[in-house]
Amino acid sequence: MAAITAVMRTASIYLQRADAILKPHGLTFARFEVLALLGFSKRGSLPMSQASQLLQVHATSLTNSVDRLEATGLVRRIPHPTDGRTRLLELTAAGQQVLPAARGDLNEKLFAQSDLSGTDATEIFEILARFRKASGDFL
Amino acid sequence: MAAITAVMRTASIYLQRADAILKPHGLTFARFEVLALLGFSKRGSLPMSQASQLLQVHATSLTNSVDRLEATGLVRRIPHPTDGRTRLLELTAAGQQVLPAARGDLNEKLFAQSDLSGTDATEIFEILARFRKASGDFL
DNA sequence: TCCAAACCATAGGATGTCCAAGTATATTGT
DNA sequence: ACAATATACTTGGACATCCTATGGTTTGGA
Repeated sequence: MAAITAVMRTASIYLQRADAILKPHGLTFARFEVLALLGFSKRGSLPMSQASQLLQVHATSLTNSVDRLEATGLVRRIPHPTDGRTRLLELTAAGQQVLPAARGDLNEKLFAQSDLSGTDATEIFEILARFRKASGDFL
Repeated sequence: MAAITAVMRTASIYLQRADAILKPHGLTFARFEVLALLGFSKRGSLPMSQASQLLQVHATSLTNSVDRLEATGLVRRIPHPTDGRTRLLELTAAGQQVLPAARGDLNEKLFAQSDLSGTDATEIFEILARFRKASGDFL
């Protein structure tokens, strides 16, 4: 139980730090994750449904994030060529510019001040990866 | 970075499970934490400010939780005997009844299905405790 | 003494997350 | 081909969290 509480508090601390670091870039962590995901995808575009699965959030949460990203001009919704239900997400030029800057800042500041030794980070990751797998994360 | 993501996802999974378990009791995890804290305190009452520090949430978040707990009759706000600024939180009879049931259910179901071995849980707790201490958690 | 600074709690606004419903489009089975 | 089912996304509502600002209350220094 103490372990569970510790995980929750730690997540909350990291989220606050990440949001603070990303604020100057006009981003929150949730929105950064969307941008980063689009940056990874080779074709540069992803259906909403696929993005929400990869990010492990509900479609409604993604709709919310994308609304804001679209309002600030970092992402664009385009129709799917063959499936009328699906919208594809795509980085705009502005999005392609903001992403590397935000990512660099986050890597440098959050990772650097993470107060976790390399072995601790590895340990944490491995234990939690086992847990997440057992819980059906990663699909 | 992967470790940080893992912590966040894990926290999210646990939070969802906890909320689901507590829902039949008319509680969320945030509100349960308030109840549990009041249950721990020997005198049975705590100032809002102290409770928010112990729970590591902003005073405004606690105000929100307490509003809902008060609306459902589980907690009561009473004036501080000597300091006019302070409100004391106190469990109602209903609150004293709900708390052990909710706690038992949570311990049984969340802890049992935690998919974490005892040694893993200990490991996680220790590593994250170091991190939290370095980050100024625990005050 | 008395006013300024500190402190407590709350209100209002922004964000993110979930669930339940609703709308539109595809797919499937008869 | 058509109706039933499934899928994709959005909308509306409930919660939680943060930040900034505000109204009371206390305290401490001039």
